[in-house]
Amino acid sequence: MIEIHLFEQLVAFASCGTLSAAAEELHISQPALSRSMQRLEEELGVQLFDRQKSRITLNEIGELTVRHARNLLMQEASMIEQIRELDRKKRTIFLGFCTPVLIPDFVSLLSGLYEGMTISTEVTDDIDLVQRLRENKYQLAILHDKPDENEFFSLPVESEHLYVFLPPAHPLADAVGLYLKDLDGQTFLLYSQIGFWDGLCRREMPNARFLLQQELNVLGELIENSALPAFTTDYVMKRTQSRSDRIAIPILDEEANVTYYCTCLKSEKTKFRPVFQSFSKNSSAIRNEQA
Amino acid sequence: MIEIHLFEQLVAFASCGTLSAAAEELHISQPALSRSMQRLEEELGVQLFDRQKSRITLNEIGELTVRHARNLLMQEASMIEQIRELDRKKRTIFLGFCTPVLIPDFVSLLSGLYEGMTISTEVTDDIDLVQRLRENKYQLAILHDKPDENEFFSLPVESEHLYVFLPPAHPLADAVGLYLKDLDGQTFLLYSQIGFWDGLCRREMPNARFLLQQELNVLGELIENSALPAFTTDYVMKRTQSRSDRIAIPILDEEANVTYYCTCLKSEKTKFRPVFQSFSKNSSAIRNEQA
DNA sequence: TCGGATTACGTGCACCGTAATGATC
DNA sequence: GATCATTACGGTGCACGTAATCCGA
Repeated sequence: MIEIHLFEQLVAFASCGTLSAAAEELHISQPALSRSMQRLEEELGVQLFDRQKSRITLNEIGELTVRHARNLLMQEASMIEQIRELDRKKRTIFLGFCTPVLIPDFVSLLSGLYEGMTISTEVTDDIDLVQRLRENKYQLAILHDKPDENEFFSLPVESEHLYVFLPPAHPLADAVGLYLKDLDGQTFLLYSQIGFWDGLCRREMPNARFLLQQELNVLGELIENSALPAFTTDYVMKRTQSRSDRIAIPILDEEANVTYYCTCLKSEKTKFRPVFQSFSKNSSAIRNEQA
Repeated sequence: MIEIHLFEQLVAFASCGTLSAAAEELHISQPALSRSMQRLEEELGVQLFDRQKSRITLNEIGELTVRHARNLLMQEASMIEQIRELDRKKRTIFLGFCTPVLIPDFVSLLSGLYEGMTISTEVTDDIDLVQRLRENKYQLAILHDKPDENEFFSLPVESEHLYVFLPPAHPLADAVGLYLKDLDGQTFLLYSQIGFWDGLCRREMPNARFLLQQELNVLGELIENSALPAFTTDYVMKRTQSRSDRIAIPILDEEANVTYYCTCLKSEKTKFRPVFQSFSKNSSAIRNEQA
């Protein structure tokens, strides 16, 4: 076996043309490189260079060896890359969400349960989520529904209800409950990453205008400093303290009630038992549904 | 870059199952191997092993790494093999002969002219010889004829004449010359590697029997110790002293006269100039033909 | 108690860099 | 004189082996 650094040095020489230049590139002394090349020839048992007194050049076999060496070095680099990549994958739990709202809670939950693991999250629609669960690109996904397929294990973990968030001066501010159609035609502040709620709002309020906001804190500022109606949910309100004096009025449409299902491949169920357990402990309603 | 001996040691461990066994196989101490594996993990930045107190085993990534490593080691070994093989080829002159008789003289000639080169010889028929010259599997070939193709350079280098080698008591022993057909029906000793002469003999003496001999010295013994007629040539007689009292009678058939042509690709002509020159110096007859 | 892995420790040598030499332009 | 390769030489880091330790069957 010939150590790979000798081939590396050979390739450096081939690229640079002289031992001196290559030695500099390799951050070693010229004599060291000279000896390395002598050793490489010795270990191969083959002449790689034509040596004039003050000049050294690759001969035909040397050129061939350089081509082979370049190939070998690429091979090794790619191999190391693949190994590290697999390792990274093994140390990461990939999560898919149908809504961004749940991400923080899930990340902190999983970080606690699987110490040292990286938690990677993405938001996309249910169809993609199911597909990528199947391909094992996600280990867990948070869906709107239990998927039909038998290959998945699913557990309801959270529910969320939609509210309209009105300033006290708004004409509807004293309503006990509202249907979305009652709000049609108005202009709303809306979080752009709200996910599936977005579709519901546009369907039930075809004449409303939505001022989409990319940044949550910008949205918060606008809610505080404008009279524009906005939307929120019980889940969001429970976890954020609003500094505004707005009034939250529940939406009465049936679709304004959502249950989220944490889902994984059945084959991975045991691996994520701690996750599911943490939810069945916290909610008796969910425990009932599980049974 | 990770040195290849670390991968080699990893593979040895994978084959042996324990560090101790692998260390023995590698002829290093157990602690040395233990440290090497720690270092491999460190350089990869990846855990390869599950470590119990008194037991170490490959984990999933370790197994993957072993597969990759085996592959890399094969790659390197094959690469080194190819380099050495090309080197060997570059240090060898491959010669093809239509007759084995000329081999010793050519080998000694070329050994003298190209010091350090290995001379490799084969005997086959003219068609193969020309084909392999073209493929550069032979650098030189000794043919019966100048090949027609323009891609070759050819020079007549030797001529050979066939004789029948009779014991003094043979009825035809006092002939001045003989045609092969005069000898038909008799039984002959014949050197099995005689090449093209063989075909001539069988064609002109369809009723003769030939006792083929593989070994030249066995043939010599039989010639000395039997009354069976045999064949020889002037070329052979010039170079061997026969201890027998046999009489050599020239064969008068036209095909019993052969001229040999030393042939190479035109592109290689300069490389073999010394060979061709040595023949044009030695033989004025050939010099005439060359002109 | 033995076999296996890791840690501790001292040592040798392999490889490095500096310096000197030789050679070419 | 400048550049480049090789040889000479002295120093050092590092990888090795031995020994000790720990652990489990």
